[in-house]
Amino acid sequence: MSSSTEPRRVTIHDVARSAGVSRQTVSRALNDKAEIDGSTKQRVLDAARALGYRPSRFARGLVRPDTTTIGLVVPDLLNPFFTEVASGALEAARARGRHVVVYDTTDDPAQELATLEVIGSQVDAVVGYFTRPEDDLDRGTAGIPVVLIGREPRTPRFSGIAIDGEEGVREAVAHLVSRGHRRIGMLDGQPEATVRRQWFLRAAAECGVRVHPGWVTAGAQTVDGGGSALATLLAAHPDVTAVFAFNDVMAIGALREARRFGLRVPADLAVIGFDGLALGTLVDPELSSVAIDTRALGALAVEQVERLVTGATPLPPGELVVRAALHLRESA
Amino acid sequence: MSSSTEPRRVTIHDVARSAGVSRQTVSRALNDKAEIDGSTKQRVLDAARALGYRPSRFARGLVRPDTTTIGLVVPDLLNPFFTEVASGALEAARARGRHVVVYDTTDDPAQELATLEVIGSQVDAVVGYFTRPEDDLDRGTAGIPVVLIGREPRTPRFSGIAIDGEEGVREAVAHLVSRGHRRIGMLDGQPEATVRRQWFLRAAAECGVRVHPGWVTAGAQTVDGGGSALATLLAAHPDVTAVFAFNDVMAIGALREARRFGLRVPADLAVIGFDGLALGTLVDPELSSVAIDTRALGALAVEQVERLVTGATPLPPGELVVRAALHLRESA
DNA sequence: ACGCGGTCCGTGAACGTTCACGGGAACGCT
DNA sequence: AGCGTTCCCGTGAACGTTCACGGACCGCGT
Repeated sequence: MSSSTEPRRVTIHDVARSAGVSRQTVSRALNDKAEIDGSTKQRVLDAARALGYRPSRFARGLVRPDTTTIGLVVPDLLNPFFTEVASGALEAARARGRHVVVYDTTDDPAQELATLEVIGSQVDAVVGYFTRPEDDLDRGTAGIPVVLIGREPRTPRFSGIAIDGEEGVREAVAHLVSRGHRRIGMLDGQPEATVRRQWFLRAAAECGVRVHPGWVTAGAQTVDGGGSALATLLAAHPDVTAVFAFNDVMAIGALREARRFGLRVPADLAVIGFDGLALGTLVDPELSSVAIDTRALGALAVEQVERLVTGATPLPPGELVVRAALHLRESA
Repeated sequence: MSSSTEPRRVTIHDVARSAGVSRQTVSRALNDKAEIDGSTKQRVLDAARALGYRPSRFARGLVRPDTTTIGLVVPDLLNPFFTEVASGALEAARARGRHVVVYDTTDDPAQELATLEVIGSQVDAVVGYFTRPEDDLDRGTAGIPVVLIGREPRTPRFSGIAIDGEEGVREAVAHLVSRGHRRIGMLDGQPEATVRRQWFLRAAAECGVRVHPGWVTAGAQTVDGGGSALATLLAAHPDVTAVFAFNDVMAIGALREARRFGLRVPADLAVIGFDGLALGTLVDPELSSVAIDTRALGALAVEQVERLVTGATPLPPGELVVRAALHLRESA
């Protein structure tokens, strides 16, 4: 059922022979270069089409190494946060004429290494959201620029885009306090990302409200995780009147769980998320959130990796940060 | 501020010289081949690391053309439908060891051609959701396999994965009728995709309910589009008790609009969408939908393009279809 | 001493394209 | 006629890697 002989690739030579010219002339015709007669150009083009000729990207890339392709690694493309980041990255890459190969590690840290292993020899730079320590990442990425999303690098070999939510979280807590909330809980993400919790606790302290240790519960960074985190929180401390969630996805889970509890949002329970996803405007009530510009996050990462790969002066650490701000909607 | 001299690439030759061996030995060491002494292998590896050597994917691909990369083109990655399709495609591609470069045409048909132009020389096959006629697409994709998502091809040059929602829509309408609905409208998408409308009208006819022409309105295939489509529908025909939407995104917009109208779903207005997105479980009430397996859709497209590119026998038309089925939740 | 198998390593060649260079033909001018 | 210019086209070389082949060396047996 399969072909009898290996269907050898049709090369520029074949086109040249078929058109009765030399390789170079074929190359000129296909690349719209000068120094070629109109009629012969047409003849070459016809021959190429007739033979189904397609230039080898490898041979071309070998002699003229201009096309840069960057690898984008996300834990889960179905998670709207990463979708938005990826979208921003794609747009920025397209604007620079770069190609982007996307890899989804399915939330599995082991996959991060496997992906880097595969990716390593196929791209010129890597942009990604990784959970593994830098030592591990160091292995796969042999000498190519790496930009870590949402994470400040420790090694000079890596670059990173940081997310600074401190001020935004402060706004959020201050807003809750101004609305009379005194017992404010937090739904942290697992594995517990201490930094956002610290922002929250610090903001609460500055606003003069105490946070009982039991008011902070943790759950998986999913819709269901947010729901169950709220459930355990309310089970132990029903008197909590507001919660700040690790991210919008968890906050939406909390919204759903509150509905099942018969709580009205924001009347009975105020909810504020983190990330500012577009998704937050689709739920009822619309989600208030400490918002970051997710697409700018992706674009910034591409901008930096572009500089690293071209040898331009990289962005200073001060510019490698995305700041969050409170977006007030209905849920708080 | 820039370096004085062009930082010529470090090649396998440099490593060989540095380690005091030949290219071939370096190649052996790096590719874990046999016929090499353990100590020299280590020496080569050290030299390679010290020089920051990275094999050229172009040179490698030239001599051993095994790595296939496929291009995935979607109109808008932020649209959850395409996110899910892309996710399925990515997973299927990874399972086959293929790389995927992703392009977002920002809902602009003109971008489709521009993208194909760019993509053409960089990938070995294309999977994508295109709106342009096949003649236009024919130009950019010079001889490489193309699989159209959600669309049946007319030319033998192209392949496609069809979405068959006829039976699912019939289930949906039958369900609405069984619940006593007699005045059922539809929110069609723009540009008006007549096929889904036909499924709807045919199903209504089979169920013995008449559909007034004015009960079908159209709107942009967005959340807002769905909302305004419902608004115009209700303004003209307030007595409609149920609507079938072109897709889930529009249905969610309808849900939101209904809330603004003070209508209770499903008590005052039943809503059924199309696609069966995961997003539908996050809204309140949860969206009933004529669901298709979006990830399977993406995976199937990759499966087919894989066969085309390897020369295996392609899937028969009967297998190149994804069927829809009604997923009942709260909104109807 | 000779052959022989095994282990390790190096040398051309090839992959398919573009770049730098050179050369022929046609044309116009002095 | 001679010369310079312009326009077209072809020939080596190079990009960096892997494959096929061959050769050197060592140890062992006869």
